Amino acid sequence: MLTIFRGESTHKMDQKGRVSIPADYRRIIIEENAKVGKELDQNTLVIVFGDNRQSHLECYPLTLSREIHENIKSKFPRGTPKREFLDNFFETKSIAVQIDPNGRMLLPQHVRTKAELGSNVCFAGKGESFQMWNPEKYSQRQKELEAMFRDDEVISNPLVLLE
Amino acid sequence: MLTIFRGESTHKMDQKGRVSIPADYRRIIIEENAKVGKELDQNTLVIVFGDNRQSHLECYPLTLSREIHENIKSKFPRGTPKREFLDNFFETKSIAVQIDPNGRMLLPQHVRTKAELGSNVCFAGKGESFQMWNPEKYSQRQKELEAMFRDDEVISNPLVLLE
DNA sequence: TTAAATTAGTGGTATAAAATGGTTTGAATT
DNA sequence: AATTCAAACCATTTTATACCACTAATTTAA
Repeated sequence: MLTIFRGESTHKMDQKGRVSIPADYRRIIIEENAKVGKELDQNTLVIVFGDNRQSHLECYPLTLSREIHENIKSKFPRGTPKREFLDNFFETKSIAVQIDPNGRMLLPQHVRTKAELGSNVCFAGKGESFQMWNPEKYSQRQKELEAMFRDDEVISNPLVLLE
Repeated sequence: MLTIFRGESTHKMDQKGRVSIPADYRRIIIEENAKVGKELDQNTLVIVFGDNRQSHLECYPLTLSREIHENIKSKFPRGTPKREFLDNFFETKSIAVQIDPNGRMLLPQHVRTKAELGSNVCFAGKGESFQMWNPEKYSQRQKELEAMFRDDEVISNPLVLLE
């Protein structure tokens, strides 16, 4: 079974902010949440919209959000600025949403505005998480990456990594 | 037993995007996936379609995709541009597909478009991976290679490599 | 060495699931 | 009471999956 978020696709978002979650992403979310038992809602994912430097949405299953919080708690004592920053980033600047019976999620207006999402949303699988982008912003970022690593060795031979 | 992808062949692709996987490639994929046990689907292969510089598809068993991810994770820290580039290349710009009961795979439309695949697809074995090409693009690339290494010593005596 | 059996490659159809649009209901808010 | 927003429900189109069938090539067995 596929356990990592992979691939890229574009989905429609309607005026109410409903977007279909790619079917394979949906399965991963539910599967991951199911691993820790039934005490949490298996249909929940967390969306980090972040601060001004971030123009996309970072999304992951509820389980991963728990792991992140455990890490923050154990590594950064309460009261330190770093702890405040992290709590702010991962808790304040995020929301939890449900997968509805049609496989969609509902994005609140302020999140749509923050990520500049209109009638089309780009999904990009990133392994443990996936991202949602405004299509223009997305292709812009792709171009940047392409330019930065124009002559990277993996382009001509992807498996060079294995050496 | 043959454990490396070898040889070249051409197969038909129908309007739905179904292509037969060469039988010997099929066997290698299943065999490789079986090595790591049953926790992953033995019929799965990963296809990297890459960015604009790449016109073919790079394909390998799921096991190899895992090795690649382990390498990326251990060598390139999260948050670095290089890491983003690699995650983007191997996870975002790839898909996982299944071998169906007839030995075929189904290529989604966007991947077919990206690789400019029509009714014929060229397969080329590359050892640990194999590639899928638009036939014209393939022979074009072959000519380029031929021109670049027109007088290479291995042409007159392949086994010179062993010295 | 020929006939039978199997496997490979290909095409079609039927079914199921995914994506998406619309309407209605219900709860909370003003 | 009217308005807003979320939730539930329903319907349609598209796409993916499952199933079945045929032909050609190859292998196996008589």
